[in-house]
Amino acid sequence: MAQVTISDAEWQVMNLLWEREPLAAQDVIDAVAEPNGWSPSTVKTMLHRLVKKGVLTFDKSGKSYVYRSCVARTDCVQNESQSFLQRVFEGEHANLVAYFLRDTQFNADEIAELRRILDEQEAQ
Amino acid sequence: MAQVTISDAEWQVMNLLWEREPLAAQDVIDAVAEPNGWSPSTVKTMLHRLVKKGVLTFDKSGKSYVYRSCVARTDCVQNESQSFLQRVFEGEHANLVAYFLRDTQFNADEIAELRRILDEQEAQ
DNA sequence: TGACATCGTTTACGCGTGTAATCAATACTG
DNA sequence: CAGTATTGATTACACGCGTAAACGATGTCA
Repeated sequence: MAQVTISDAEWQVMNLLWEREPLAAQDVIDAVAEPNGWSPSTVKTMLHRLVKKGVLTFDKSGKSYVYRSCVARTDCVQNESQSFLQRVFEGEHANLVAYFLRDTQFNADEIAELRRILDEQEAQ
Repeated sequence: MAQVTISDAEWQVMNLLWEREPLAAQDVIDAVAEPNGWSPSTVKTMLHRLVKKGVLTFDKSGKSYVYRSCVARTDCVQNESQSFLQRVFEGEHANLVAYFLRDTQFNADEIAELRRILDEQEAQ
């Protein structure tokens, strides 16, 4: 609940962990360093900061650590989304959704799913 | 096209200007200082930085300046949205839209409008 | 057990940002 | 014309972040 701020680069790391945790530092490095052009040190720094922020914990496993998230992804998504909504769309949900709906070509399944959600909405 | 970065606080100022430009510094101050708890100096600093970034221009009008945006709001919305989409939803449009659809209660008009957009999508 | 490798910790540094005071130029007023 | 007020420019400072090297502790292999 600590309303921490996860930076741009840190989201990369967190997204990975939320999907595949727990992971050793080396696994994280292997997964994110290359594609982002980060040195291993850089990744270590991020892990460290994320622990300090209280977003990650670790268990000692032999010589190395195994990291695990300790905040829910949904909470962070919530924060970030709220902030984005306010900043860019001035709190106008409908505008935001309209924007993204127009922004991409969805496939039939996706459209069906989105319709379904709208139906639910309406049912309220 | 300069792909500038507009900070959180700066968006406040830009949103105002995009809606009501051109505006004198004082007008901007009057509009955003109070609600954000910013001192006039703070707002001036932001205007200055925005000019430096090439997002704003100004015309001299007597003793004071009149500011005007010189990048399209849509471009900035585009950048910011893209970055948010990647960071938080890892590029998954459908997930993003689904999230925001579930996040709020839309009214009947909004739902109708969103349905309409979906229909258009499908028509492609 | 000693040397080497491994892995986490500390330190570093420049830049952007939030926040704002102070300085300087210019215009208005008496 | 001089003093005052207004308004923009300059300077300031701490903190977060991207980026990474250096350091230290610990475990492993010979």
